[in-house]
Order: sequence, then structure tokens, then C-alpha cells
Amino acid sequence: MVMEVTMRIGELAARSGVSVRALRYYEEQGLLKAGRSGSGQRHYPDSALERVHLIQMLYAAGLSSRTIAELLPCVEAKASTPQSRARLLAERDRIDAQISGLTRTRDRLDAVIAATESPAGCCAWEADAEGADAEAVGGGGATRVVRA
Amino acid sequence: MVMEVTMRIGELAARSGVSVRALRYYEEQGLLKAGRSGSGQRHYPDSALERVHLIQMLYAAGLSSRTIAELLPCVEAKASTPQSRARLLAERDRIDAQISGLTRTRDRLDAVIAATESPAGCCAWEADAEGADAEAVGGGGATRVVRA
DNA sequence: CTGAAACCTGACGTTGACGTCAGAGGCTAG
DNA sequence: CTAGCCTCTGACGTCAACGTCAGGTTTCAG
Repeated sequence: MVMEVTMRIGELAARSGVSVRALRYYEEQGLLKAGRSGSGQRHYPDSALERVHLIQMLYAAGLSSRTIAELLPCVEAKASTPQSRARLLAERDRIDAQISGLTRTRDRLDAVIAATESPAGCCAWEADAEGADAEAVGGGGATRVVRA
Repeated sequence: MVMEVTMRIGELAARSGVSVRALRYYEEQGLLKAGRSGSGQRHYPDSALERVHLIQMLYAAGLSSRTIAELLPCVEAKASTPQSRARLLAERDRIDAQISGLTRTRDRLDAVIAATESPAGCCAWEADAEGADAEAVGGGGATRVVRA
């Protein structure tokens, strides 16, 4: 039976997809606490995995480590002072505004794409061939890999 | 009658809300071109205002200056090579994924807020937002939205 | 027991989008 | 003409979230 109660930093890194360095950094910033074995090695419970994912979510939402450190206790426990609740609301509204802005940006790009997709006239080729064929490797199906 | 055909950098900064330094930086990165007076001072047409706003939108969407420089010609003119169109689509999808992630993060914060809003023991009014926090343990976490 | 792999603590390097300062010149009201 | 503000070109500073390297210790398979 798998009694994996704790794991070391390498395994947490592998399972969470973030680097070992990043995990140490999170601890340094007070975002992630780790138990230590006698020799000083970090040990994490399985719940740390979820916590790391939460941290990543908040980072992706544009929060700074300081802000995350202030909000994490509210998210994990239900401990909430009036200030922390105000903070939560403020960040939620900020994210909301961010979503609105991104939606507008996306719609604008969609409009551009739609315009270029159905050229009502002819294809406007720019005569500016400066470095044009430099990276024309893939030709058609250049599938861009985006960072998740 | 207002014959304000051009403006100097200070006015563009004031009207667009970005700093003078940022405008010079945009030019340096090839995002914004400026006419020069005989003595070397930058002059911008009114259309520059809109362009700066567009640049800001794309920056806010997480694009780098290099990416913006590559996409701006497609957005302003309709000139689009197959590569640039692929680029546009890729960035659109990236923004879409970003919106999805932010939405999940916001919903999570909403759940937390709802939980802290109703203090334990007090049942003055029932917050029936239970459907929200059901997806707590998500394992994989990052779900890609591919709606191409 | 032993050697490779994983881990530890510093500490410096990187990158992007600017901020900031210095020194020199331009433009305009009075 | 002069004062005062605006603008110019470098060039260095900043900040966050790590990357990377160095030098040493721990763990574990064989």
C-alpha cells in the first residue's frame, strides 16, 4: 500500500510542474511551509500539491507574492478580518476588470482575424521583404506552443 | 477651430496616460513611429493616441514588445501573411486560455468570499452559492480551451 | 561501502518595461 | 533677451520571479 504521506522537494516539483527553485522561493516568500527532516531536507504533505496549484493560479492572475502571502491564510482557513475580506473583494474585482479587458482585446483580435480571413479584395502583400524568409521554416502549420 | 494636427510627446503622454519614457521606449521597440521636427523633437498625429491605447491593450494581455511589434502591422493594416495570421490565432487562443484561467481563479475567490461572508453559527440569511466550490480538487488543474 | 543522484545554503545573473538622473539644447511668454 | 518649461540622447537603476552556478551534505541502490 502506498503510504506516501510526505514527499521531498524534487517530487513536489515534478508533480506540480514548477521548478525546485520556485518552491524554495515560495517558502522564502512565506507562501509555502515545509517540514524539515533531521538533516534539513524539506518534506511536504500531499496537500502541498494543491497549495502550489493555488499559488500558481494567483500568480497567473497577476498577484504579487506579497499579496498572495496576505490572502492565502484567508483562502485556506476561514480566518478573515475585515481588512482581509476587503482585500479579497478588491482582488476579485481587479481580476474581474482584467477579464473584461482581456475579453475586449480578444474580441478586437477576433475582428482583425475575421477581416484577414475573408479578404474582400485582393491579398495585400507587403513589398517589405526584410528578413521575410528568415524563419519561414514550417511554412503552413506552425503550431505555437503556449506556456500554461 | 482646433487645428491640432500634431502634438509633442508630453501631450501624447498626458492624453494617453502613459509616461514620456514609455512612449520613447515604444518607439525604440518599433511599436510607435514619430515624425521629427527640424530640431529633432517628436511629433505625433492624433491617430497615435489610438495606437498607444492598442499597444497598452496588448501589453495588458501579456504580449511582449517583440510580439506586439510583429502583430501591429496586421492589426492596423489588413496585411497578413500566413505566418502572421497563425500568430494572431495563437495569441488569440492564448488570451482565451488566460481568460478561462482568470475566470476559474475569480470563481474560487468568490467561493472563499462567500464562505467568509457568512460567519459560522449565524444564520441570518442563507447564501445558496454551494454549487460553486464543488470542483475543489482538480488534479491536473490547467485545462486548455481550444476553440479554434 | 560507495558512487551517483538528490538536496542544502548562499549568492550572483537574467529579463522586460520602464524610472530616474545628467547634461545639453529648443520654444515661448513677458 | 531671458526665464522657465519642454524635449533630446545616453546611461544606469529597479523590481519580481525565478535561473544558474558553486561548494558541501544526505540518501539510496547495488
